[in-house]
Amino acid sequence: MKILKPLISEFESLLENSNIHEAIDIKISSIEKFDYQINNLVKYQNHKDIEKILNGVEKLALDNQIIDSFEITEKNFFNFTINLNNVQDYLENFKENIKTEHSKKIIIDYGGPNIGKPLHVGHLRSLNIGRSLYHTNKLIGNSVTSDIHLGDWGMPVAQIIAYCEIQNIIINSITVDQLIDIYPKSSELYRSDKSFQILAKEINKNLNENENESIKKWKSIRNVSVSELKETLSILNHDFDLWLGESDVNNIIKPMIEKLTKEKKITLDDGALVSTQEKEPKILITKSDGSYLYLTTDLGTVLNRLENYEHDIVLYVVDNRQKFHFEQLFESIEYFDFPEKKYEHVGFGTVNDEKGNPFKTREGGVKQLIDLYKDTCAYLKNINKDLNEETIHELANTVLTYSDLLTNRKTDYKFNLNKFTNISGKTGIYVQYAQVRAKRLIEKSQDKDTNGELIITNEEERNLIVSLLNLEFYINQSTKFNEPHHLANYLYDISNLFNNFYQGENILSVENEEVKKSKLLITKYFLQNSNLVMSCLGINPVNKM
RNA sequence: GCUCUCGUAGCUCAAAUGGAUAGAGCAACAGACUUCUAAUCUGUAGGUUAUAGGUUCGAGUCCUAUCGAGAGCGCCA
Repeated sequence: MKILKPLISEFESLLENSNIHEAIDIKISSIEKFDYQINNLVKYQNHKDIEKILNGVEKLALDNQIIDSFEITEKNFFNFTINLNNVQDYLENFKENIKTEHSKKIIIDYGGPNIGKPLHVGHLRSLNIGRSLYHTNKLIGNSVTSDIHLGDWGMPVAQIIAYCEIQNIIINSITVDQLIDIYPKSSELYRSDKSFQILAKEINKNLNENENESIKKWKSIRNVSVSELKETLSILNHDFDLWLGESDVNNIIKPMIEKLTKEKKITLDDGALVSTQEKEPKILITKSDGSYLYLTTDLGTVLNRLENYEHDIVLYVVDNRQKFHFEQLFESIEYFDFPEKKYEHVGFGTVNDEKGNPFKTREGGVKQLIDLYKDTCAYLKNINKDLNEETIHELANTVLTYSDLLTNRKTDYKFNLNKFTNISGKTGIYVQYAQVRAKRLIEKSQDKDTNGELIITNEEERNLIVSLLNLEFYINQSTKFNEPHHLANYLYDISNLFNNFYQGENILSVENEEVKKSKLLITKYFLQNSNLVMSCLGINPVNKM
C-alpha cells in the first residue's frame, strides 16, 4: 500500500545493513489488537545480527509517523497499529493513490457465446468475471479492450445451415425462436445421421473457403443471432468494445498455414495438419479435409490481435474444461515463434444446481439467462412492491453479479436463487442496502461543507477507517490473480463495518459539531470506497431500496 | 487406461498463493426497534482442514501414498 511504502523502504535498508536482501511484505494483521504485521524477521531468529536488527526496528518504529503502537513478539513477528491522524489525505485522493505505476494494455477474450443459441446460466461467470476484470483494471489505470469473441464459426453454424437446407427453411427470414429450436435438433442429427454429417462438413468447408452462397446464409443467421444477443446483454448491463468472433480471422488462416508449413512447424499426419512440436498427444491444427478447428481460429485470432490491437496481455475468460486447449494454444504460440505477449487462461468452474448437477430447468434444457433475470426481478418485486423498474433492474443485476463473484472462480459452485436474494447475509442486497443508508444519511445531513477533520471517537469508527485503507490491497489481489472474489468479500466486510458504525449511534443527533462532521466524513469515505468496489464488480449502486 | 483439478463447521464458501489461536454467511439458539431506511445490529454454539507419512523455525497451502468426487484426453467449439 502506498501509504506504507516509506516504512517498507526503511525496513529494507535496515536489513541491507546486515546483508539481508529481500522485499518486505506488509500484511493485514491476523491479530485483533493490531492493524498490520511484518513477518520477514521470523526466519532470522538465529541470524548473527538479529539483536542489532531488532534494535534498529524498534528505533525505526518509534520514529515513524505512520506507526501508532507496535510490538515485536518472541518469534519476531512485528505487529503495529497505524496512526489515523495521517491517513485523511490518502482517503481523499483514493482514486489517484490506487493508480498502477506501470500501465499495461490488456485484451479480455470472453470466449464468447455461440450464435444460434440463447445465453444461458453457463455464460454467467465468464460475463461477470470478465466485466469485473475489465473495470478493475481500468480503475487502476490499465487500458483494457474487451472482445466478446463470438462462437460464430465452424461446425455448429454449418449444422444449422445444413438443417435448414434439408428442411427447406428459408434462412434470410429466420427468427431467433426458430434458431433456438433448430440448434439442438441439428446437432442431434449430426450425431446420428451420416449423410447429414457429410452435408454439414461440406458446408463448413465452403465457409472456410469463402464460398458465396454459404457465406450469405451464415450472415443472415449471424445478424439475427447477434441482435438478440446484444439486447439480452444490454439488459444484463454488459457491453463490449469489440464484437469480433471466430469468423473474423478466416482470411488470416490460409496464409498462416502456408507460412507454418514452409517453416516446417506443421506437417501432414493422417491427412490432417499437426504441429511438429514433440508432444503427446500431437497438437492438431486442421482437420484432414483441410477445414479449421477451434485451435486454428484461436491461432488466427492471436495473429489478428498482434497485427491490429496493441497489447501486452491477453486474458481468456473461459471455463476450466478448456484448460487443455489453452495449454496447446500457448505452447503453439511459443513454438511457432509468434511475438511474445503474456497469455493467461482465466479459468472458472461450472455453475451447478442445488444437487451439484449442471444447472437445468425442469424440462431438461439449460436455463436461459434472461429467464433467470426475470425470475430475480419478480422475486425482488415481491419483497418490496414500492420499488421502481430501474431500481429492480439494478438490484436484479446486483444479485446475479455479486453472488457469482463472491466465490473463487476456480471451483464449481451451486446456484440457489433463494440464497442469493436472502433478506440477510452476504448478498448483493446487503451491500446495496449499506450504501443506500450512507447515501441517505449524507443527503439528510444537508451538510455541504465536507472539509471536516477526521476525529476517531470509538472502536467502530477505527475499524471502519482501517478497513477502508485496505482497498488498495484487495484491488491488487484481484488484478494480480485475476480473481474478483477478493473485492466481493471485501465489499461485504466494509459494508458490515459501516452498518456496525451506523447502528451504534444516531449520527444526525450528535451534539458536538466537530464530531458529527467527522462521522459524516467517515460515512462519505465509506460511500466512496463502496461505490469504487461496486464499479470494480460491475454493479451500479441504487439510490433507494 | 493416462493426465489434470478438487476434498475445510450440519449446509454454502473464505483463508494474503508457506506465517501466529483456520474465518464469514445460511440454518439453530439468546438478545436489541418512541432512534438517520431493522432488507439492520450484538452475542452463543459449531473444526483432528478426507486419511497416513514427509519437507520446514512454521503446512489447509509444498512433496509421497491411499480413499472419495469431478473434468479433459487429434479431426466438436
